[in-house]
Amino acid sequence: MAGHRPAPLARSFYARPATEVARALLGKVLAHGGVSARIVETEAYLGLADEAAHAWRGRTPRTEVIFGPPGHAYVYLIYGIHDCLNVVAEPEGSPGCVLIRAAEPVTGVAAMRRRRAVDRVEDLANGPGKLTRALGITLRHNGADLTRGALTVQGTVREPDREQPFEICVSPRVGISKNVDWPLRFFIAGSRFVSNHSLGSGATLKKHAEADHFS
DNA sequence: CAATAGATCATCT
DNA sequence: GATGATCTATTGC
Repeated sequence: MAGHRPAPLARSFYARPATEVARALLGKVLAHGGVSARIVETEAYLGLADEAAHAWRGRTPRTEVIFGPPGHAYVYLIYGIHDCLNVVAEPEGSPGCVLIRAAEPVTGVAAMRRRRAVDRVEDLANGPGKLTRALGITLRHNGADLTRGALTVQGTVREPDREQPFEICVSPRVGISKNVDWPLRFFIAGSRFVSNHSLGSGATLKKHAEADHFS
C-alpha cells in the first residue's frame, strides 16, 4: 500500500467515450523523462460525428492513429509551428480523442524553464502548444503508447494521499470553426494553470463534482 | 487593456 | 495551392 510507484493508467481507462476520458484526465499526471505536469484542461473531439475533429473526414495517413487502439498519443503540427498532444480514446475503430490543453508543472520545472523562457510558472504549459514545448513532446511521439514507455499518463500527484476533490467547469472548445458551441472543453475550476482563453468573460457554463476510481 | 499580423509546414485537395 | 484544435509581439484605443 504505502509508497506505490506512479504507474501509468491502464488501457481500459481510455476505452470509453471521448467526453468521459476528457473529464477523467483532469488531475492526472502527464510524464515525460523526469518532467511531469498535472492536467488541468482538456477538449473532447468526437470523430465521425464531429465536424471539428480531424478524424471527421475518415481515415487518412495522419488520422490513422486516432482510429487505432486507445491509450496512444496523437500528435500533430498546427500552423507550422506548434505540436499538439491528443490522447486516443474509445475502442479501436472508433476515432474519438482528447486534446490536452493545459497542465500544472509538478516535477522538472527547471527543465521546462530551459525549454520555455517565461517568468511565471503558470505560463509554462497553459496552452496546447506551450505544454508540448515545456514537456519536450514533438511529432516523434505520434503513435506512442501512453501505457508504457517514455511518455505516460499516471494517476494522482501526491503519493499516498488521494487527489483532492475538485470541480470541473465546462465550456465550448477553443480555436475551431465548426460545432463552435458544443460544450466539450473541460477544466479544473479555479486553476491558475488553465489557458488564457478561459479567464476573461463568463465562459463557464456549468460545474459539477467529479470522482473517479481510476486514480 | 483589445485587436491583429506574422510566423511556417505537414497534410490534404 | 489552401488550410489550420496556436503563440507572441506589436499596434492602436
